[in-house]
This record gives sequence, C-alpha cells and structure tokens, in this order.
Amino acid sequence: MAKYAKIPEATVRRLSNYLKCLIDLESRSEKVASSALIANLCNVNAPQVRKDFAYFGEFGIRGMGYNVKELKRHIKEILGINREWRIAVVGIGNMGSALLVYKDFLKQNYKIVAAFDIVPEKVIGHISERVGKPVEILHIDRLKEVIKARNVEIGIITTPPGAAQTVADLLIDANVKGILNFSPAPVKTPDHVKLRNLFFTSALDNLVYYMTN
Amino acid sequence: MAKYAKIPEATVRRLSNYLKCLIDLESRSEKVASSALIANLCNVNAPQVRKDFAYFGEFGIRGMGYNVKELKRHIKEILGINREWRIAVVGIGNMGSALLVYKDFLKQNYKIVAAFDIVPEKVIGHISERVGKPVEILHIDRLKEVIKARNVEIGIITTPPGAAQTVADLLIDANVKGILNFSPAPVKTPDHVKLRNLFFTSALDNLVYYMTN
DNA sequence: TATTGTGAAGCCTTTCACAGCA
DNA sequence: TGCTGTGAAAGGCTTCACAATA
Repeated sequence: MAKYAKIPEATVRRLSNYLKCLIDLESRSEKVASSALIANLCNVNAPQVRKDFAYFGEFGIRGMGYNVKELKRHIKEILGINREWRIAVVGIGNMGSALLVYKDFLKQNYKIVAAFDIVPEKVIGHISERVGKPVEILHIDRLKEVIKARNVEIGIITTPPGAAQTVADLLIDANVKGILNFSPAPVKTPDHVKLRNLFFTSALDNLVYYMTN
Repeated sequence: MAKYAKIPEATVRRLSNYLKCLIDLESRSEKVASSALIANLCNVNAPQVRKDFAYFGEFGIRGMGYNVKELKRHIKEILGINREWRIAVVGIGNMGSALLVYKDFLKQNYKIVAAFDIVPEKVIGHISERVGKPVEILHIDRLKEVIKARNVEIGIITTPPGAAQTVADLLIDANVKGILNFSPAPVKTPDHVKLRNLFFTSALDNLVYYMTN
C-alpha cells in the first residue's frame, strides 16, 4: 500500500475516466493511443494526461504514444482494482435491484455477494420476475453475520434517505472498509471507513448550473 | 444568466452537497445553522463553507449562523434549480426504469416527462408490474418529435454503452441543452450541449483507491 | 460572546515550452 | 519527425487569522 508517491486527488478522479476511454479504445482494437487522443476522448488536455500518467511511471513510447493494454493494467493497479472486491447492497428498491444486475460492475471485478432489505419477502418477487435471482435477498438482521461470512469489504446504501445513517452504522459495525452511499442523505463514517456519496441530483444540479451560467 | 461573479468549479460541486444538508436540517426543523455545523455535516471545513457562500452575497448573521430556509433558496437560485426542468430518459432497462420512479428527482423539481426505448413493448411489462406506469415508454423513433412537443431540455442516457453515442447524437439533434450520461462509455457533445458523465464504477474506483492507499 | 466575512499566505493543480528520445 | 516527460511559471483553491458585527 501507499506504493506510489502522493497523487493529486484530481488525478485520481481522472484515472477512472481514462480507464473508461481505454476500455473503449480496446473494444475498437486500438493498440496505441497518444496523449492527445486520450485527452480528446476524456475532455481534458494533452499535457494534463501526460502529467497524470507520469505520476506513476514512464511507460509511454516517445513518438508513438501509450500502449492501450499496458496503460489499462497500470491504471487498474494504481487504483487498486486489479483484484476482486466483494460488495453488499442494502435496500433493494428500484435502484438497489438495478445495481444487483448492473453489468458494468461484473466487468470490472466488482462482485455483489450479498443483498439486504428490511422486508426481503416483499422484494424477492419483483426481482426474480425481471432478472432472475442474482443473489438471495436477506433480512437486514443478518447483515453483520453474512458480511463477515462472505468477506464483504464494501457496502452500498440504496435505502430511502431516512434509513441511510442507520444502515451506515450497521455496515460500520460489521467492519466494512468502505461505503458508497446512493441515498440522497449525507452520511457520516469514522476515519477508518472511507465514504463516497453519489447523489444523482447533484449531477443534474451541476449540469443545470453550467447550462444556466 | 451569468448573474454571479465567476465561481470556482469546486464551489459549484459543493453547493449541491450543502443543499442536501440543508434539506436534512430543514426536515429536522433546524432554523439556523453555523458554518461549523454545515462543515461537519458535509465533511469540509468551516472557512471553506463561509467562503463558498460569500461568493454569492452576505446573508449569514454574525454571532448566529445562516438561516436554513433562506440559504437553501439562495443555493437553488444560484444553481438554476429554482424552476422545473423537463427531462427525457432514453434506454429503459433496469437503471432507466429505476430513474423513472426515483423520488428525489420529483422533490427537487426535476420532472421526467418522456421515456424512450428501442423496444418499448418489451419494457412496458416489467415497469407497470412494479411501479405503475409513470410515463409512457415510446419508441426511440419518436424521440425528436416528442422532445420538442414536451419542451424537454435535458436528456438522460441509460442505454448499454454501445448505444450511448448514437443516443447522444439523437438528443443533440432534438435540441436538448444538456445530457447526463449514466452509461459506462464516454460520450462527446458539441460545446453548446453541456455534458456530465456519471459512471457508477468511477465512484467505486475512487473509494477503493482511498481504501487501498 | 459567538460567528460571519475576507485579505493575504500557502498550497495544490494546470499549463506551457521544450529537452529528450523512439 | 512526432510524441513523451518534466521543470518552471502561472493560475486557482484552500486555509488562516482576525477585523467586523449581531
């Protein structure tokens, strides 16, 4: 851990975008990409791209560009996603059940190995009708036990906002190391449990700001 | 438009977080909040909060804090979300149908007034079973016509990645002013159509980076 | 007294220009 | 020749300390 020198937060944020572009390039059988091409695809500029990559080594080829496959591997390594991460989803409403079958997670080594709800009987129906039963929905009472048994490290919260903090506390108590909160309520975690809030309306708010101003 | 002086991008990003906190405070009947309280709820620090608010006026009360309701109104105004925004969702799979009934959109004046798919007959079934029929699912051939008729300004893309750019081009041609892309493929728009990509896996990538490092 | 609003300092990030290399 | 890697400069953002004031 802490294998690389201090990398700017902004760079870390861009790395997963670069990764998306590289996956796209790979799917189009492109072997090599210049910083200018990547910059164009990711809506940044070329020196930025080069500087970002330079933080974790020199592996471009002067006069040519970057090897797509190799670069992809490097980025995955630096982000720490070059291995499987086991995830639990809590709150199996519309959003939660959509995540349970979200294909992009699987592609990227994110594996949902547990799902919880406060009324599991209620939700099993509509999920199995639509998408089969990707993972059994369990009562939230079993959260701690199952999270330990299945080596879950990340919890995703997709409950209504009122329940978000309660669920976060359950996840923290069950020793997850990170929480991704999709519910539109801010949640608090202690320092040793990393947190990311993903508010859909924030993305819209941001879009609207730049549409208006 | 451009009513306020240049506001840092980072500040704009934080504004919708502050808004979420204020909504939360309001629901707990808090009338006044200090910068320290807001900072704590939003995981930033107090001078940051004050500076952010100071960009668009002076409306704190020294010795007291900020009036929650008034502050909320101000932030909504600056973000441009003090009016209804009409949205179309394209691609009614699991994620798309979850968005169609996403309650937080409604609460915040975001109104989904159109939904499109390439096989509308196929998806109507599973949606109506689960959540009623919030809005009729139409064939994507009617996108341009319906978007104009219903005054849609924002398009949300929830198709598989392979279709994302094609759909973006349709939306651009139909004269939307902004696009929110949920599909895990980068999309390009001309300068006059604002774009925001919302990659779920990026949030996880980011979380994992800070869990690992 | 408590808390805001803010200039100035410090820090971090981006951009630039070009040396270095395939 | 073309594109990377990078030091230095510029720019932007955050933090700090404190004056202002309800």
